[in-house]
This record gives sequence, C-alpha cells and structure tokens, in this order.
Amino acid sequence: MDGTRSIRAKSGTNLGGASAHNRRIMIDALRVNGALSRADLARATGLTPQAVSNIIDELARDGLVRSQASVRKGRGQPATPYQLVPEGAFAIGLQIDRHVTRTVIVNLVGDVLVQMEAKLPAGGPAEGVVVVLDLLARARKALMAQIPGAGDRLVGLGIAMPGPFGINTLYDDPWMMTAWQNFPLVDSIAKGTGLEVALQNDASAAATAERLLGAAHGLDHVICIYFGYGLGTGLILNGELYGGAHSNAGEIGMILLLAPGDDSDVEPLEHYASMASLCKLLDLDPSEPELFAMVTDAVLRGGPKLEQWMDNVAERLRRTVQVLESIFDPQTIILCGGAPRVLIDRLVEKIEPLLPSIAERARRYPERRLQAGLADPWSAALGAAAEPIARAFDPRFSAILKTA
Amino acid sequence: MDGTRSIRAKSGTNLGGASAHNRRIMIDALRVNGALSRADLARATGLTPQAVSNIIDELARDGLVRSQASVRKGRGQPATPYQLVPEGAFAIGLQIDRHVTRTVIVNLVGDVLVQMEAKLPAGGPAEGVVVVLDLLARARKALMAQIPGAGDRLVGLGIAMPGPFGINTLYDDPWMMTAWQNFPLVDSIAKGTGLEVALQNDASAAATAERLLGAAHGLDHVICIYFGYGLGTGLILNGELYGGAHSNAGEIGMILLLAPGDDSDVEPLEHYASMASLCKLLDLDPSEPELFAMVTDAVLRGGPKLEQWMDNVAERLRRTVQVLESIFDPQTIILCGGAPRVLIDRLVEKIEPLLPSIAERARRYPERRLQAGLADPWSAALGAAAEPIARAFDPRFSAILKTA
DNA sequence: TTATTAAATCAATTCGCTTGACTTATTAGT
DNA sequence: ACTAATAAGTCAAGCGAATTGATTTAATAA
Repeated sequence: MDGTRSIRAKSGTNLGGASAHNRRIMIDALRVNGALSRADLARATGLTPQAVSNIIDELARDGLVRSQASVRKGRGQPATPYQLVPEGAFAIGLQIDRHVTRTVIVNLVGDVLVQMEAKLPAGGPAEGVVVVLDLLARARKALMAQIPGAGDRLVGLGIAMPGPFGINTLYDDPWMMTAWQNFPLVDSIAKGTGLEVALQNDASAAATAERLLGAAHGLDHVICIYFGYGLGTGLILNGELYGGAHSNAGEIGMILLLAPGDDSDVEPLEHYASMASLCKLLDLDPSEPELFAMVTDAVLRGGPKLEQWMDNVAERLRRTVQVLESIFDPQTIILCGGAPRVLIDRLVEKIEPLLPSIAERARRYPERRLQAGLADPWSAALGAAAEPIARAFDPRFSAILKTA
Repeated sequence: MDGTRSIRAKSGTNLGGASAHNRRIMIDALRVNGALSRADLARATGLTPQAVSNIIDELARDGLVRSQASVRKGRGQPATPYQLVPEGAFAIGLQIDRHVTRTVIVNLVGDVLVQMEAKLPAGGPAEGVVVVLDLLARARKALMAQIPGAGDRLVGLGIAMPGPFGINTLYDDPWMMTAWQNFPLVDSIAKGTGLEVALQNDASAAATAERLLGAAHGLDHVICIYFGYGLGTGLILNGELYGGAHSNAGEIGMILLLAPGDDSDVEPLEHYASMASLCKLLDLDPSEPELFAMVTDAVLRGGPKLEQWMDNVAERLRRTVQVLESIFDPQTIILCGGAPRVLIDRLVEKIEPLLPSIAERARRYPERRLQAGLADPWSAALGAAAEPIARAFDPRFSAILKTA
C-alpha cells in the first residue's frame, strides 16, 4: 500500500500548491456567484486585491474568465465584473449502463454540447469497448464541428458505472456488471482516447452533476440518492465528493434495511427500490430503448399494483432518508436518478412527510430536507462529464498538495 | 449566514498557509511513524531535504521535536532521527456527562497527566459551571505541580458533551441534556480559563481519542461507534473529523432502525443500545459513582435477562455496522465507549459474525472489520483533550487557508 | 585505500503573495 | 460647479518559504 519502507505520511505543499488553490477558489467563486469584480473576489476569498488581480489576469490569459461591461454601483470607480468563459474547457462523460452506453460533452459551465448513445453488445466488455471507443470518436467529431478549437481544451474523460468496485460479488446478482467491473476499462479508454480518464460509480457521478449545475449548486454538505437501475448515494462532504477508503462509499443499495412487517431474510434495499425492481414488477425488458417512456406512461396511468410498489419504496426511502440525515447532518438530501421525472417526483411526494430527525430545524437553508434532482437517463453521463471539470477546477485538499 | 453582500466563496491561501501545513504533516508523520530522520521525512512528504531541515529546525526551536542518537543503517552518513517531545504541548479535556464532569490533561503524545472528576449538582448549568471551573482550576494546579512550565504550553481546552446541538428536542427525552446544550458553555469556560475552547459531542471526542492513541491511529477512514449513556458515532473521513453542516453528524442514536420482529413504532436506536437502556434493565441509578464496577459485575455474572438484552443490542448494532460500512466504506469500525471494557468486548463478540457488506474483501488493512476501542468512563474526556492537540497540530484543509 | 552511497547543509534563486503608495472614476455634499 | 469622499484597481518594491545545485560529512563495499 505504501512505498518501499512503509513510512506513512501526508504530502507537503509549496508556493505552487497555494497558487493552484487560489486559482480554483476564484473559478469556484465565479461559478457559484455568477460574476464578480476583482474587489469582490478579494473580499470574498481573503486575498489581497493585488493577488486577485494577478490571478484573474492569468485566468483571462488562459481563456477561463473574461470581463463584462463595467457597472456603476454607488460612489467610487465602477467595478469590472468577471465571468467564466463557457468555452474555456470541455469534458467528456461516459456512462456504461447494463444495456446501453451514453456519452455527453459539456463545457466549463456545464452546458451540454453533444449527447449520443449506443447499444452495448451482449458479448461483454471485450466487444463493448469497441462500441464505446467508436461512440466517443463520433462525439468528439461532433464537438469539433460545433466548436473548432475545443479539442485542445478537453480536460478529461469521466466514466460512470454501477459500483461497487474491486469486490467479490456479495449477492449472486444478475444485475451486477461484474464483467465490466473487472475489465481494465480506464486504461483501455485512456489509451483509446489519449485523455485523462477517471472512473466513479453512477451515484457519485450524479452527485457531481447536481453540484455543478443542479440542486446542490454551491452547497458543501449534500447527499444525493441516485435511483437508477440500482440504488446508491453520492456524498458531497465539505464541498468534495467523498469516496471512502476504497471508492465504494455510498453503496446504500446493499444495506439490509427492514421495513415494518419484514422478517429477517430481507433483501438488500436496491432489490426493492430501483428501476430494476420496477421493471420486474411491470414485466418490462430493461434493455428496451423506450423504457423511460413506458415507465412514464405506467406511472401516469397508475393502478393498485404500481401504487403499492411506490408505497413500499417510499416507506423504505423514508427510513433511508432519516438514517442519512442522522448520520451526515447534511444541508439537504436530493433524490435524483436515471429514472423518469414523474417517478422521482411521485416518490418524493410519497416519501413526505419525513420522519423526525436532526434535520428538522427552525431556519433551514435550503428550506427542504428532501428535494427532487436531475432525473433522466442522461444524468449519470452528465455527472461523468462534470467530474473532470470538477477535478481540474474545483477547490479540494488534494489539489493543494505537491504533485508526484 | 454570510457576509454583508452574501457572496459565497472559499478562503484563499498563501506562503503562511503552505508553511503551516508542512509543519503539521511533519508532526503527523512523527506521530504515526514514531521517529524519522530528516531524509525520511523528505521522502515521505515529497518536500526537499532542505525544506524539511528548515522546518525541523524551527520545530526543534519551538520545543516540539528533538533529535535522538544517530543510527547507522548501512552505507552513507548515519541518520539522526527526530521524535515528538511529549512536553511540547498540553491540552485540557472536559466531559460534561449527565451526572458527573470529568477533566483530563494530556501532553502532545497523549499521555494522561491529570485526571479528576466532580459530581454535577442537580441545579443545572448555572450552578454546574461553578463546579466545572473549580475542577478545571484544580486540574491546572496539579499539572503545574508536576511540570512547572506546562502552563505556557497549553494549546486549548476541549469540551465533550452529548449532542445534538442547536436542535429542538425531537423526542421528549429525559436523557437529553437540554439545559446544558442551550447554556453558553463555551463562552463561560473560555472566559473562566482564558483558553481557546471548542465543543463537540462525546462520540466525536471518542473518535479523536481513538485517532490520537487508539485503534484508529494513523488511519484516515474510520467510524467510531460510541456506546455511552447514549449512542453516537465519530466520523473520521479523509483523516479529519467530519461534523456535517451543523456539527451534528454521526447521531445514529436517533435512527429508527428496525430489527426482525419490530413493528413500525420502533424507538430510536439508543433507547435499545446504550448504557441508559442497560441501567434501566438492571435498575441502576446512572448517577451511582460505582456504576462501572456494578455493570462490570453484572456482565460477568451474566444471566438470561442480561444475555437477552445483549443479544438484542448486538442484533441492532450488527445491522448498524452493515449500514455504516455500506455508506462510508471505511478502513475499519471501532466500537468504543463510556462503558465498561467487558461490556464492549462482549458486544463485539456477539455482533460477530458480521453481515455481508462491501467491507468484506480479500486483503484488508486493518484485518478486522469491527474492533473494540477505548472503553472506560474517561474516554470522552480523553478525546476532548485530544481535540485541541489535533486542532493545533494535525494536518487539515482548514489549516492551510488564510486566517481571518 | 578508494569508490560508492546516503544524510545533511550552504548559498543563491525563484515564485507568488503582501505592502504601501498611487491613479482613476464615480457619487455625495456644499 | 466645485470639492471631498469613496471605491476599484495598478505599480513597484519587499518578503518568505520552498527549490536548486553544489558541497560537506560519515558511513560501508570493493
């Protein structure tokens, strides 16, 4: 686990680390607050105006920020606000789902520029990776056609895939993508694209998306429950995604959470609360291309069988929310997913009223303890694309430390 | 919540921040690895030997590290290892429990130098704070008598108290210390002692203690379940204590976790799993000074009533452990507490075998998923004392940032 | 005895933030 | 209309902590 002599120590830092951090907090401040003058940034970050001026000059030279028209706001010289340049950076997101792969390309502010999908062959990753690389090549070509210089500003590629990683399958579970999880995907894609590649589970990706441009924007303590084919959570703690000791944090799909009336042979939570479970109930083929439309129809149509399923899921999620609130004391919890909008909204409705917890306080910000987040088949891919942006530009402890 | 114009931004940093961080990682490295030469430190931290040399010189000047006899280990100039100076710093810990207050004074390496307790008057905090200040004064005097210069090296005072803080009582619960929780305790103690004072819940304090000198030493992802009068967890994530958005993270005592056979009117977890529950069962007065001895006796004596209680508690904790593992993916989980050693050990025994979870992996470090930690009435006070040491000397993100 | 290896230091340099004085542009007050 | 006040932003010198590269010291291997 450690180096030659197994001395454990944390990394030191230097001028460069401090500088890198300061660049990141500038970008973060502009992302969260929209547009700010140099003086605003100096006050907000605690740096001197001179330091801010230098950093902003450099960011402007790098094409990451640009000035707006100056605004008079009272006495004194008018301020020149700066904003992020959307075309300052681009990133690719790739989602590997059970039956389909999706890719998305976003810019620095999270606008989606390209969106493409392909069916995954049944032959597993060895065949699948060819399809994936072809899809990625086509997506890049589409980006180039739209924005000629964008190729030089690609900061990385994020992959989202169901977790957990590096673990022997716990339950003999046809829903797990063991073959993909054991395939050297990151290396293959890195070699095939020449980009920096990182892998995370789909729930973490969704949380990254919520933070970049969803309901978690600007919040530092948020739990995102990702209701997709499986069930997981993305943990944003202290403004950073938390992965745990082995990048498997948040796998609540596997918890054995009893509901009233359950016996001890209860199945893991995601066998109840997931799109997989719903597909089983509705006797739908999960690889069906029109799945979302069909599920949406089913939810709108309703019916006792579906209502009962939703009640059961809501009951379990209500308890899950109470557990998560008690454990994390977050600012808010977001229910998002690779699931149709109507389903997520109905579930949020049904989960309320929430159980009492420490999250019940007089003045809350945000006001709601539980809210609906992004809900469409593309949200994990979007989050995957948000990850390289966050890695390159978001303030984080690891970015301050010296690089190897 | 924010400043005048509600611009939200993170703090910047500068040379001073980098330097402060580097000092901290040196101390951390020496704490975790025992004694290291400058060359070792340079390799381990990624800093240049020259930088390490300067920092170590400064730490030595400040009386925080000292050199040992040089050691020959093969070719080349022999290395001079450096170690922490135990008398380099001192900190006071204060625990406010339901019926008693305890104080502990530790040095930089966590040795306990002073240990005193006093009964809390029934009159509540207004009267109690007088008792507390008197206790603290006596403890300080005892420290001075032992180590004359220690007064100048007191880095702070930590208070541990049952949480949660800043919340309207959820359950009408005689075990909650609402009066103390609403009392301006930090200010009173700060004014009364002239020290930097910080407050945390007892579970967090216990986790801090485990990290400084217990089973979590040198680990960065650990969950400590604190089995005391109530039940809580201290979360060590990325090497730092995580407090959540409002310092109430880890309050698992309040979760509504069903066990097989429970109906929906289950009570919060700590109504089953806590010393309070055990006292009720054994019909013991929790303010009894000999409580620990009596409980120890009872556990050793055994009996069907107690066994049944322990089985029930173990069943619930087994599920709790599985939830915590799934959510946090920690390196290990520690069951510690303000409870007798035998009880904690018996519970760990009974909780095993653990439920399947993502923590089940081929090569684990540490090997055990669940282990017993510090277990005695002083562990929260000890943790409270460890907090100022950690705050002053442990590497953490916030220590890098510019100070207001 | 000499070459090699490793620890540790010396002296000069570098780089990004800070300091304090200054310029510019606007509004408030008389 | 003029002046004072206020705020944004820049200039240039200074500073501090890590880096760089050469050097010294002390051990073992050949």
